[in-house]
Amino acid sequence: MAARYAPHEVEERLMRRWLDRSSFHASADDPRPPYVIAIPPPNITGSLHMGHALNDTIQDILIRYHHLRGFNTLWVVGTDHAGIATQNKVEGQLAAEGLRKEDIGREAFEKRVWEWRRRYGSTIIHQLKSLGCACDYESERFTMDEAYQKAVVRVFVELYEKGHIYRDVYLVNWCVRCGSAISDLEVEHEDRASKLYYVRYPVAGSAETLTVATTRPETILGDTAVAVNPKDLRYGRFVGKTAVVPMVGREVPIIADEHVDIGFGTGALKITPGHDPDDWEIGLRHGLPSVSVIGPDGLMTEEAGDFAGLTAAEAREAVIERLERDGLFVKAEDYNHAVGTCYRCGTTIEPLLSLQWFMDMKRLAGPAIKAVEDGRVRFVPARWGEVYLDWMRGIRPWCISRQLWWGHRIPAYFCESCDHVMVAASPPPECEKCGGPLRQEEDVLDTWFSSALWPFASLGWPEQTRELETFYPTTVLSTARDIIYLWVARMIMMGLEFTGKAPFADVIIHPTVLAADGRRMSKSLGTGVDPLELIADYGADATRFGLAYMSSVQDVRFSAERIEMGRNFANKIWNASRLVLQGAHPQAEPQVEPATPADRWIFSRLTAVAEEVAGLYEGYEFDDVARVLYRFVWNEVCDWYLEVAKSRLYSEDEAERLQVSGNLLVLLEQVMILLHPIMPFVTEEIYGHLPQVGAGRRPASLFDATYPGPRPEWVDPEAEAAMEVFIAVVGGLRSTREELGLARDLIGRVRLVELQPGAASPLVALQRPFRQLSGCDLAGVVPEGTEPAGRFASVVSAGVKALLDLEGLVDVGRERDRLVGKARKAEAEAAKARAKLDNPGFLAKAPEAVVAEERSRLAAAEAVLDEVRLQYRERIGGELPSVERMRS
RNA sequence: GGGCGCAUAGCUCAGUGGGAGAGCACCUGCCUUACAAGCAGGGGGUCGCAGGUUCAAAUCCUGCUGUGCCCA
Repeated sequence: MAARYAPHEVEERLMRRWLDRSSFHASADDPRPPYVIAIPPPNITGSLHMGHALNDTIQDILIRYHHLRGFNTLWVVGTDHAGIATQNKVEGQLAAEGLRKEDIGREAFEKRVWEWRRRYGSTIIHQLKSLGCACDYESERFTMDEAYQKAVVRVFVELYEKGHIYRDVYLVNWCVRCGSAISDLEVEHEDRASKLYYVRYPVAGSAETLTVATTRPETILGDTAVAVNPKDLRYGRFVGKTAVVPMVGREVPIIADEHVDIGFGTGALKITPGHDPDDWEIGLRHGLPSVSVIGPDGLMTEEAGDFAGLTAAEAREAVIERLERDGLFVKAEDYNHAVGTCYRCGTTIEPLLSLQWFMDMKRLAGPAIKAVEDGRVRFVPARWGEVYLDWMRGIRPWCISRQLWWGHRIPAYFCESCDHVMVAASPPPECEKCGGPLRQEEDVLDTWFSSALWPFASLGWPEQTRELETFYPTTVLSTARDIIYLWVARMIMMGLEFTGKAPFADVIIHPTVLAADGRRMSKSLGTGVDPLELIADYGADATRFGLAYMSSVQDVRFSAERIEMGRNFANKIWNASRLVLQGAHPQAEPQVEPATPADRWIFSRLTAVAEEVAGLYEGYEFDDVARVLYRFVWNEVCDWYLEVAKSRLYSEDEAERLQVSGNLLVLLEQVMILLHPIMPFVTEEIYGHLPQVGAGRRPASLFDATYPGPRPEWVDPEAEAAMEVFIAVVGGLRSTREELGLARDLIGRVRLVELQPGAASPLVALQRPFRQLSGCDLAGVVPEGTEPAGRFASVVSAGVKALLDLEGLVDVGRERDRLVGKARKAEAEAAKARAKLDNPGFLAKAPEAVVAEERSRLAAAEAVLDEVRLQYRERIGGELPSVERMRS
């Protein structure tokens, strides 16, 4: 074994072995209780980014932990077909060949997409392997699989028949570049610097004008009303009259509507139901007509008269120019406002009237709201449940049709002769009304429509498969917060509607890993960090450990130091195992045979830690899992147990070597199990070196090991207390030696004073390690009151005082500094405690235990002070300077 | 405009009513046969500001400032 852990060769080899052995494949016939996670299916055009890395680390930790706990674990893996994104990729390929998709036709285009999918579509799934993810790769699913398509069609037809899906003309978010409608959730709003234009509208039959303010003067051409607030006294007299729309001369009503913000602009609003969502609502309330002056191609329509054929941006310039000429333009002010953009391509969204398929979410939302309210579905952290509920309670219809060629084609058929619409799972031969020929709807469904079925469709629904029976509903969903509406909410609705069960019990919303600037990682700003590079630089275990350590409930800035910490930890684990594996007696039996307080202590701590960590998993507190294990392994196992064990491990006495070796082999195995969910590779590799594994007395893979259960016989509070004394005394002696500047190779002499009978016995039992770790010989134990005379430095711990003989070793100046420093600390401590104890309110109201603690604190500090004063008098001469004098 | 978070050591973060912690960075000394990706010792914080509740506040409440995100 090399002195440094080298992750890369190990990771590749072990992942290959796990896959070769089908370690991660779950059987529906396994009788153990199921534990199931459906991965949020990544987009086939994507590659692993930091959000995935964190989310997949969390899921893998849960899967591996529960596998160790004896569950039949299944991690369903796969991808979604990402309609727009994938279509964009292939259109890009075509463009490179000088072609448009229309040139090759729909069928050929679909073929090209499938070809693309075969070549690139599983990139991200392969990347999961480099992170160590224990997914069931043998059952990889894709939202365009044949079986999955059937599920989608089935759902569509059923929802249509129930009246939840309908077709209507509505104002939708139109992306001109994608040439498709998108849903409200796919629109991102960004603040942009713009102008607010003030324009005069003549009032018909009078010399007066009304001035309105607008950010989009080009839509004036589509105005069908002017609105004011009914409470606005300035304009009351105009309501009921008509205004003349500039340029087009259309006479439109002046209406009163509560929605109008009196403080915005002039308080008078132009109403363009065909191009603004708020105006659309107002238009519905007042029965206004809608005029579309911008078309799906982003160009002005015939309705725009002189401006037809211009782009919207060109039209804006031209309109302003024209208004100025007509004397109707008042002014333009700087103004910032939010502009909707397409979340896939960033193009400004054009609200357009369009005939689309919609899903009415209200009725589906009811049960999904209830499921969260009554706790059948639990969000972690809980506040995300409120976010979910807020959105669900105000849910709006979902535009589910997309004008794309890649996706689930809507199973609706239009009669060419009578316009009858039929929706059916398989194409009907002819119109059921008139027998005329049918034409299938060209549009496809929003990708998220199919993703919403993932937890059950990925298990074979609507077929009642063994998998569905065994593994549904799933256990946990882990995801990012920006997916709550797009996906989590819709999955809960669909799951309840089609299976009668919520698709999962717990929803973990993990934190966002932010860039160093405290904002979201951004490709365009170049602030992203590539997890694959981290894995290359530090190893997968280090990356996972770092991410787990960062994954608290709050967002966290990425810091490479965390990953480095993971790398150092992996190396520490590696080297601790080298000590054990190289130092263990070849004939040692892996069994716990406590011979010293240290042995009893470490196994007592091991059970406590195993239990504590199990509790932390219950609450999904992965950062604390990482923290607790790190501290246990590094600061207890390595710093103390292994150091103490060395004296026996390197002993001449074979029985001692056998005894401690047996303990070490068990301890190492158990520690590997505890660490495995977070750091699967290094632990699996070390596990493979254990003699008990080599001998075939354990499962061949650590993945199949058993998490440590309760071991009451190992629980030993006395041994824990004893080691605390050992650690405190050895630590105190080390500090003292440094403070006094004692040479490293100088062996000190320590006498122990027992303040309680028997308190020194652990130190005596561990006198060889005591000597090695403190650099001091134990030179006897005496009862309290029989302290020897002489120059000593004292270290006090529970029940024991250690006296380090200073005779002839130390100069007076150093000793004085040390005593003064010690006194200062003790004095501050005593003062703090005294202040509390002098407070009558504290004595009267604080719990007894707290008061008692404070009293003993004061007593301990005063004891130290007394001793320091005495030593000062004896060795330095005179009285210890008072605290005030010490400060100077 | 509405809502949700966050503010603790130089940096990144734990800590949610009883004496301020970790990793990194820093200082001192060590290549001590598991590990220099390490070992031993050490310094460093009026816990954003101002009020309030309490015997006791980093922790609970109110306001303010700064900052990030979501919704409209």
